[in-house]
Amino acid sequence: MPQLKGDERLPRYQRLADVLRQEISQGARSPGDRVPSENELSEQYGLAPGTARQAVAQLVAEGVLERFHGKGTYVRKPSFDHALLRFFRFRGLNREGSGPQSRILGREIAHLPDAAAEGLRLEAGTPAIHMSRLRLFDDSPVLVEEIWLPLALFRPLLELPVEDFGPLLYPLYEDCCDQVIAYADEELTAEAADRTTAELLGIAPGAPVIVIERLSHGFDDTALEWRRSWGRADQFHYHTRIR
Amino acid sequence: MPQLKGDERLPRYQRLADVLRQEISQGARSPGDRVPSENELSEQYGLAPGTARQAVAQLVAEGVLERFHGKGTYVRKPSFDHALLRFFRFRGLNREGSGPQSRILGREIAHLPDAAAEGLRLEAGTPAIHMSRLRLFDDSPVLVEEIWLPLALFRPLLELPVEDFGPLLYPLYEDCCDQVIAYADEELTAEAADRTTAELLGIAPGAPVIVIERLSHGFDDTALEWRRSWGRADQFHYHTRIR
DNA sequence: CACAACTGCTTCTATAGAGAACTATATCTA
DNA sequence: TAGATATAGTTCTCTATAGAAGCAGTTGTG
Repeated sequence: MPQLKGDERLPRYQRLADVLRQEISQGARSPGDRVPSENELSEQYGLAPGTARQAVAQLVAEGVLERFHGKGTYVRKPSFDHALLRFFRFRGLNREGSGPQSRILGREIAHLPDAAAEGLRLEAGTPAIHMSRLRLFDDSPVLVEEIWLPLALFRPLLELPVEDFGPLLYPLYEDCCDQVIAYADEELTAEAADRTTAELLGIAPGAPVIVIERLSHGFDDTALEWRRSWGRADQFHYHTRIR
Repeated sequence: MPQLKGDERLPRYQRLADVLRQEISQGARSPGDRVPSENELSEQYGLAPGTARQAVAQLVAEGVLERFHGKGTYVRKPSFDHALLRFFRFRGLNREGSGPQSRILGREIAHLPDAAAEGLRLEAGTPAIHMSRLRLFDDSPVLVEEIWLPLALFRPLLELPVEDFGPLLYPLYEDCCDQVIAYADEELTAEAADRTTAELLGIAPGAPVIVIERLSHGFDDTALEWRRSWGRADQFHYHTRIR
């Protein structure tokens, strides 16, 4: 019978949650996998079913697991590359255009700028993978992105032809570099568009643009990707509920 | 012994949560009040303690109640008028300036514009209370606000001299009109400042400003206040975590 | 072959009770 | 009076158990 590791002063449901979270972060369980049922967990770790249930409940609340009544509990697929585009409203939801697209404008090894280095917790100036990307919706440009990745973790990405990248990067990270994004912190601001950004987005220089800085993490909280995106403010809307 | 109302097919903990939520929305319990202990609730309604606990847990998750270990459970005070200012960073956190301030620029009865009417679920053009407000931090202007309130609910507000308003409106709503804000939905965008806004905020016309539309609700989901705020983009930052 | 019934699994709801941990107040002691 | 101690009430953790409700695949039936 596996033992609960970790600080013994912590409650048991907490420690079981920690075990599961760590298993996920280390790749022993991947997004989409089924986790053992509550009964199995309680037996394996010698706990009451209610205690195992509480552990699962916590991870569900954190967004790590997902429950399905009568079916089972699964490691949640964080599919939030699509979440960014959710912030933007588009002229029509009709099927006329070509939908979301992505165009890689550049990819090279470069020295980390300060902001990215701070986020990734690396030394400024360290060589890293740098990509520029333009994202479009129905053939009209919506977002300009600057992306920075630690060289040590993402070197295989350099071998791939950029034509094969497809519209989403995170599945690519997973397939080619074994790096799974679990969550991300975003910071929003607005500023006036500089000339090159304005040109790429098809707006007037000085027009307001939304700036989104995103730092993406793995399940074990490692910082994996830093990016800064500029989007047309007139198509941007962001919703929150506060209490 | 009070009976659980509502649909009998619903789980008991759900129905107890509904009862408590309704009591709060109808003013029978106010923010800051203590709710009966889990044991008292379970006895009063003839439930097992665990079931009562689950009902409380749900309301805590919703942000309606707040638990304190060893002390009790309380109706949460939604103190998020301060939350807006949290989005803005200021040049220094030093104690030199005069902190957050508020200046009412105007208050009158006017006809509801379309956007506000839609939010408040009233007919456009209906007479309503309209206020303009400037919010400052350390004597420098940060936010310009247009506020719309249903006349039927907030008429007493017209009697009060605007000098007595103080920096926060929501406590005022509660004191003078018996209207408690439970939660609010916010929608963020950016645009270029028009001349009057720029003047009030002390920035150049055309400079980017953050636009926040907020619709505030009572505990029973009634729309109580609609406001649109313009803030200096260079002092704005907004943080979220996505999964 | 089509459809219903059954079976085994899962999560969900609910009960009952015990002791730990924490808070606040009252009481006792030096 | 000041500080330690006891006490009551609260939430928190955990155990043990039972049946309901939902899902999916298997089996039986017409």
